[in-house]
Amino acid sequence: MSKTTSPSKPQTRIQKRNIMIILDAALEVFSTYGFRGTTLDQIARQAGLSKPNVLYYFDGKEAIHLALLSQLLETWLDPLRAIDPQGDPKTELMRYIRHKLQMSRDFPRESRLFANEIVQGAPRMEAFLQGDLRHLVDEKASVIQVWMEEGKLTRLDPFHLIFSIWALTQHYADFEAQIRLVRGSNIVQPHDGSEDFLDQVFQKLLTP
Amino acid sequence: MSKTTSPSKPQTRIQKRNIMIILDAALEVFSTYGFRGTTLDQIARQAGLSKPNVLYYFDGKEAIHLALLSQLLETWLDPLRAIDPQGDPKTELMRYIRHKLQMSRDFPRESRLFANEIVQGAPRMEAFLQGDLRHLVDEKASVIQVWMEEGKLTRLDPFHLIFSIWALTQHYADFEAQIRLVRGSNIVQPHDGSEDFLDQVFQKLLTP
DNA sequence: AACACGGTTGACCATCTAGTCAAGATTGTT
DNA sequence: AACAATCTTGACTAGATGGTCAACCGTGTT
Repeated sequence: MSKTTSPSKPQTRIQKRNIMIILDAALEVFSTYGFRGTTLDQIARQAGLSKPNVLYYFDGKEAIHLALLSQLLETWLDPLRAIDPQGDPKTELMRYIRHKLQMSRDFPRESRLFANEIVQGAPRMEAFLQGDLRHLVDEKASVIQVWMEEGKLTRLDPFHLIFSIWALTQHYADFEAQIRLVRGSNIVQPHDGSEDFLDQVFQKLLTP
Repeated sequence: MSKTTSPSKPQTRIQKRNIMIILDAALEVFSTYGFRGTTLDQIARQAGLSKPNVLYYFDGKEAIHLALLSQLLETWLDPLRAIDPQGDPKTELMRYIRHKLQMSRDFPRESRLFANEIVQGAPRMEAFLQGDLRHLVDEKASVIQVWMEEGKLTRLDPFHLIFSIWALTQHYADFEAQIRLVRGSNIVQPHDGSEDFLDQVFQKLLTP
């Protein structure tokens, strides 16, 4: 019987606290070492709990990872969903870009958890990617297509445009180590100047 | 004593063949499962050799990984190095972009091996990133800076420009699974249209 | 205080994994 | 053919890892 997915019983204070602690610790470790590279001992140590105690709250390593992913996938869709077909095209897209960049800055661990999964072939996210995400992308690509045909945006492949936004924003979180080491760690923060840069790039790119 | 790094002894035909087979198998597995997610048994199976036989040619898992990385890092620098300060700015950069995209298409496993390392904090590539790569990036960023000051390119932060090229080109290899699943696997190849798209993007972006 | 339930853990187990080794098979050289 | 060097492998070991369990501790309720 699953421990965390039964919605019947209410959670005690201790349960709420420890589940949060475990998920936070697991996010830290999974996002750094990937699923197979992470051990339960690492998670337990990071959480400041014993290993059996961690397993008291979750059915296993897989279950912790799954809990993190499903939690994440929810929030991942929101910015894209928020693109308003009635709004001003450039404003909507620039807002989306800024929103994604902000998530990359504020939740780099979540971004890397995602990246780890996808680089390794997304074995645990197939359903999400070809389900919810695919439908949403199709829908918003259509909206962008219409905007372009109305002459309000540069004509580009809307799918590649969306992918390019993902690539450019997530790069700052996922490849942070590279940026930090190439720039010299103590001088510049990886994100420094990224917002201005992306503003400039997409302003220029999207204006017909 | 290391087995593969002694440059004194010449390699036999069998050595050459098996070392190649092992490195190819290891690239396949490491790029899919990451360093810790890969087992020697997996590599051996993929190579069609027994595990002790694999260890006859390499000192261990770490040594195989290291051999792959150093082999890769060499070729990774070449396209960037090829940017000619004497050439036409836009031509040089567009050539670089096309070159990087082509590598992403022709060597996706190498790209993902790299990506896996960097997402996980680049623990085995620090020296390379803050050494050779950093110097080269600094050098080419200066070249780009000069081009911009001469009015031959749009004024942008040259470092962010280089990062954006990496992000956009490598995305097609590293996040191939995402693209494939979001687009519907059998309809479109992940790379379809990427060259035209990036051509359009950077033509527009770089033209002052 | 006493009870029940939730929470915690040391000790343990089965399995996996990197790496070893000695013995045997293959190949190249004379 | 005979010998040496190279190559190959089944069987093994030590340690890591996911997960279990029975016993113990803490907290809130009556």
